[in-house]
Amino acid sequence: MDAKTVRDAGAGPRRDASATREALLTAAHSRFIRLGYERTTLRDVANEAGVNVALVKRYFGSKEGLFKAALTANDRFLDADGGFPAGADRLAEVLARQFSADAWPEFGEHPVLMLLRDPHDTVLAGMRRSALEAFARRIAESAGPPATDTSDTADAPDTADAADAADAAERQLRSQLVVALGVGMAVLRSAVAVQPLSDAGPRELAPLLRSALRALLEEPGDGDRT
Amino acid sequence: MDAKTVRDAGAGPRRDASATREALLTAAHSRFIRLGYERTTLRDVANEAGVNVALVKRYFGSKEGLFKAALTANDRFLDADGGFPAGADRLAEVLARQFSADAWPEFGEHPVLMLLRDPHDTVLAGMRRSALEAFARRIAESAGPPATDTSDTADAPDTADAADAADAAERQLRSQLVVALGVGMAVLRSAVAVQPLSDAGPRELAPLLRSALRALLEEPGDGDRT
Amino acid sequence: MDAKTVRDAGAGPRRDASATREALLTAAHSRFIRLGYERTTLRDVANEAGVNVALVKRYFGSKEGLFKAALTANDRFLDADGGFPAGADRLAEVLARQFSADAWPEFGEHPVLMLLRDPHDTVLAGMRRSALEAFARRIAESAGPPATDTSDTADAPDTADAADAADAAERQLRSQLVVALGVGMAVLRSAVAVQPLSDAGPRELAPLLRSALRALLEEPGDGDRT
Amino acid sequence: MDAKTVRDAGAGPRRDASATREALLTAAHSRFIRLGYERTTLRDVANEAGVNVALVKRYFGSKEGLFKAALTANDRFLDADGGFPAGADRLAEVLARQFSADAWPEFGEHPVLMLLRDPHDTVLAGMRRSALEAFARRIAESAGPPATDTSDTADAPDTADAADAADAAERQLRSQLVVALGVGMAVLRSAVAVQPLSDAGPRELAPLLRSALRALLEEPGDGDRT
DNA sequence: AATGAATGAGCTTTCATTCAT
DNA sequence: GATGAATGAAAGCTCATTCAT
Repeated sequence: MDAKTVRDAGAGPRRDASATREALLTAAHSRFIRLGYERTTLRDVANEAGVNVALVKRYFGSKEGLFKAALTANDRFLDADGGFPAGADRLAEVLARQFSADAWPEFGEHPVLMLLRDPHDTVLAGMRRSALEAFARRIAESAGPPATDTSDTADAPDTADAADAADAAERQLRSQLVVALGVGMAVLRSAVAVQPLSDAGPRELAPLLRSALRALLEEPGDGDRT
Repeated sequence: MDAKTVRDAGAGPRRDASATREALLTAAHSRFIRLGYERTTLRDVANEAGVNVALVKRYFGSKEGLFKAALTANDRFLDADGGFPAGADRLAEVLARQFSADAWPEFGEHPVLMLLRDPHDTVLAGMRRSALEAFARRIAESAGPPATDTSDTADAPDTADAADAADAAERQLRSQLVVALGVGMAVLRSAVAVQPLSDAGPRELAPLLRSALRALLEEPGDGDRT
Repeated sequence: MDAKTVRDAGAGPRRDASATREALLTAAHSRFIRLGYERTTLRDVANEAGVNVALVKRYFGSKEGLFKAALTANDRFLDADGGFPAGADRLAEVLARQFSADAWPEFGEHPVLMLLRDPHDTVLAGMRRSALEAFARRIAESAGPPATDTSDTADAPDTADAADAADAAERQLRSQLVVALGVGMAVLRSAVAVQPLSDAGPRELAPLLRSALRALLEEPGDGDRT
Repeated sequence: MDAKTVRDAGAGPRRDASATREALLTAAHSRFIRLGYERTTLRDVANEAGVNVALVKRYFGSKEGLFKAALTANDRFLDADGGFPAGADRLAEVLARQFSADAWPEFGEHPVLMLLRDPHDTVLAGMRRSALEAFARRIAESAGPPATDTSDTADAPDTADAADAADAAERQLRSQLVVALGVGMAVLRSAVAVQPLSDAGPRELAPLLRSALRALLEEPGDGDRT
């Protein structure tokens, strides 16, 4: 009902295709993030958007089409953040802000949750995976190369390629762990308010994330200290 | 049908209430973890258990009752791990093992995922939250007190209580971030195989997790290096 | 899209009411014959005609109105055949041609099928019945009076009227059986290609139809030979 | 509502699986014959059977499954007629009876109409075609070989095969025309009561059908008398 | 203790139709 | 005269649940 306000707000024409489309998309996005695919019903989405259910077909073809559109729109949010800054520390601050209590009030939750919702459709699963991998890749890039244990890599010239590949894989793994940390935070906040994490703001989170990201992205993988 | 075999195995009575109950619970647990709440149908659970659907009502009252029972059973798995070892390093190894590629073959996924599965019920939300918070608390305990920057806390004797409280909260926060990391890993592996994370084994994960856990649990939250 | 071409062909006005009407009617006719009432959607008809769906209402009021119009147009095809020739033999040839494999390529099927398409409406039922009865009547007329067993009818002068009526009824019945044969052929060819009937051409059909029509239209109803 | 009477009639148990199945099948059969596939709704079928819609799924899987079951049941009616008698004359009588006014009161229409209802499913189309072809084949068999123009076939010994094949094809064609006549009669009576055909009884129909069937099945295809 | 029969509510999807430009 | 936006009703199907044996 609040969303109905959205569409009727302003003096815009009552029959505005793109406004309607947008209203549906927004409502769907929010519900998909919060409720997941199954629990999101088209009727509710349409109601929230203040329009008729049949328009979902008109504009998105089907529920799955709607989901894909919402997923694409979601990527924009993840990307639109202006790119991640270089260095673990500044990255940590960005993440601390993004994942802290009051971020993303328009969705109710961090958009990364959109990427965790029900596949069972191969295409969707692919979209999701690549979005997450891309997310990780951008983190890896902005982090710069981790300080690798140089003594290890200097074995032989002709194994340089293999070493490089292993190196790249490790960097990917590291950045994916960072993503995992973010996803986990989002989930824990969403999976009903684990305290004090849920209410933590950037101030509390930033120092901890800074440590963690330095460790994950910059520290050489330590040898067996056991 | 193999599940039916399970129940019929041995010379036990055909009508064994607790065996039936258990069969249902096991089947439900596995499906809830893998498919989530909505995609799990009672008929499939009953089939896998080799019994009639109506027995779900008899033993668990409803689908939600079955879910709650499965959730409780799940806690046993999380607890049964024999308690976490002390120290970030050993903890890291345990986590690396628990969250690596071939762990938990009997469920298909890490049981922590069970805590993220849907039903929008207030009671459940509470169960979920406390399970996760308890999980974090146990990590906090096994980690021991982080090395706090003592110069900071030594402001005044009468603020000792407040300082202690803040300290406890920070420790909770730290351990919850560790949980977040674990949950995120589980989700990323489950939410369609992000590579290379999905296939990573304890060997690759352990060193990275060790760094991260040290940072999260033992390092003092650093000051603003910016 | 090719249908659109049809409508846009020539230098005629873009907004030509009767052209639009005709385009809709043609598209509808073809689809109704081939797909029946239910499977024909107005959107498809409009698309094939290259115009907007709403125009169906403008010109025909409703789907049923469109169907009625198509039914009327259809009668023209049935009539336009220039009247049936006199005599069972020539009639048989006409029918053989009309109902053989490649006739009516523009519709895909014999227009008589149009008379069997659904809508459960009383008015339509009437239209349909009278069209079919008229069709039969024309056959009856062109066939001429069957050779009735004269000795039978000559019982008494005052029963002449009754006899005539009975006679007329029998002639109707006979011609309706001829129509039934035609309808049946159309249906069997349309109701998924019964072979060899579906592929039979006038050459194979004509002799058989000739025999049948002679029997139905000209032979005296034989007495009980049992 | 009358059908509800059917299921509740007698002292049989209220929960009788096969009775329910049968009730659904009967209701469906009747509606499919009269209304066709599209106009038959599962809700109406279930209502007429006095049971819940979901049972259609339980017993027949889907609407199409229900249709196929009805089609199969229908074949039994077509076959159960005890086989067609030999000879055009007796066959004519059987057909006259089967296709006359009051036959098949339990369905409202001749079961052959079941074979004309909406395909668009390849499997169904096949079932239908083979049922119709089988129907025709049985007529052909019971009719015996038509009197073929012997002078025509005696051309050469080695063309005997080809001649036989042509002969068989012609016999099929002839019997299919008989089926066409029957189908046409059913359709004309169903397509809203063409008079006097609709009200005709076996008495009026038999003599005419006898002539027609003799002509179609026994007479040699005459040469060109034009 | 266990089963199969039966129900009702809800979902997505499809269409004919109507409204406003 | 013509269009695209929007609606409402109904269909097939699925599922948790309840009833009667």
